[in-house]
Amino acid sequence: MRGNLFAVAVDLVVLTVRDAELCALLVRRDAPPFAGRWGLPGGFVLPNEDLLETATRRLGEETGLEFGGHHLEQLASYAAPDRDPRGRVLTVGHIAIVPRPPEPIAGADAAGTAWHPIAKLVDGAAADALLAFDHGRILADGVERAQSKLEYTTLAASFCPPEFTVTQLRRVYEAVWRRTLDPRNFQRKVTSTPGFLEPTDTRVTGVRGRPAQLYRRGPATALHPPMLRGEN
Amino acid sequence: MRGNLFAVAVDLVVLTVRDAELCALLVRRDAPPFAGRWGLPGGFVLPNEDLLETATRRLGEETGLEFGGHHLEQLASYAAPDRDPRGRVLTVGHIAIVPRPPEPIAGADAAGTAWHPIAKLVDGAAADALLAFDHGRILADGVERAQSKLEYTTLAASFCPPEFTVTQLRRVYEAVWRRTLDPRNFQRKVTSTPGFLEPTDTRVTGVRGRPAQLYRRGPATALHPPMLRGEN
DNA sequence: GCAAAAGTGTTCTCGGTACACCCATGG
DNA sequence: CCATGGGTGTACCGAGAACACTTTTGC
Repeated sequence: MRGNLFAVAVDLVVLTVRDAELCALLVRRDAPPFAGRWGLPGGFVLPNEDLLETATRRLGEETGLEFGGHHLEQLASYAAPDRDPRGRVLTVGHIAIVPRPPEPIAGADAAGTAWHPIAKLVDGAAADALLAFDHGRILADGVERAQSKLEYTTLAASFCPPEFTVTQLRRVYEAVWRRTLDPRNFQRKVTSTPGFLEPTDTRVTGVRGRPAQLYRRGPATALHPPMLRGEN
Repeated sequence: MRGNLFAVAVDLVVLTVRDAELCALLVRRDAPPFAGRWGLPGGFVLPNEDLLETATRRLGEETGLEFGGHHLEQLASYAAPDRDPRGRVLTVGHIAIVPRPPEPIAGADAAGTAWHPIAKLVDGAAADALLAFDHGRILADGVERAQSKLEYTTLAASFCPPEFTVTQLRRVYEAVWRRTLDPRNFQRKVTSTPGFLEPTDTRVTGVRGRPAQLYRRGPATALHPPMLRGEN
């Protein structure tokens, strides 16, 4: 059974929406291999950890947001023999969704940590030149997963603070799908799905226009029927 | 970087449809741990293999169907610290779909290899008592993946031989979803989806009733709009 | 009052469901 | 001719798309 052993790591595609753009958290590498390039946050799995425990721990360490409650799920594993020049390393990609965090990432243990709009990382051919290892592919897979999960789950609420308006929720869909949605049909769709949104007794104040109802996320996780992206 | 190393294995959820039932390929273990129980086929990743290569190789060795062309995709990774009493083993689950194979599994390298209806493995509490390691969970995840992929892809055709009738295809959906479908609406749905089915110039002969058109699978992989399972 | 944003009502259309009905073969 | 399964036509209904219109605030 012995003979071919692997180091096992966890990599995180941490997504948020800032200024109507889907962004991923990247860390600048200051040691070889790929020194100077950007990479996904991650780390090795410790002897008594399960994969999700490693991912949870690293997410707290990288974002400074210690408390749990963020959406975190496994994405896929990557183990090409030559993906790491130091030796045989298998990495288990994960996807994490966080509400828009405070600008300087407080408490993060890595200095060179920053949010990057994914548009420039996934569309352009610049991705592979900019990112270390196969992180460009992992990132692309994570974005695709997030896009498709918005269709048939209530995952979008994970991008929002505890209380939010329908418009904030719509901005999440628009940023992740990179398209616009009809505000009126969107409103009906999400408010008429049982368990998606629970109204609070407060409304947004201080903005121009009619004040919007504030909602909390409800208990539902699935969306029946799904909200399809369409062909754009 | 060294210090916590893993053995890395691949496990296969090999699915087929036999006698209107979804079945999985299981191997009887004759060595500890879990000697005497059934387990998923699988094996360790060799030094220069990527995960899909290991899975492809093991699928050929277990089913005796050497030629490729079967649907094979990664499912998820499992790495609980105590999942294997021999030490730290991470396994990458895969799902494989094969047409109904000849009854005795010719060329398979394991003698105790047999098809088991998944109904008894997933529904009953017998699953964890019958299966080795965490293979009950991997199997359940694989079945769930297959069920949901029938909704929005043309994966069902992978369960069929190269040429098949609409009824054969419907039997696949009915076996995997464990429900019945209206034959007439199903017919229209699949024949009107561009690229799903390509008619051949032959028809089925020798059966009672009107002879059915034979189809080959077309180039389409996605199903727009999806065919939803409904709530049953 | 006017601009802006929230939220409702209405119409059209498309796809799913249910089911009546016709077609083509074996016995 | 009749049973059996293949395949088409059609009516109904629910949901999405498009958009007119009302509501409620800031300025």
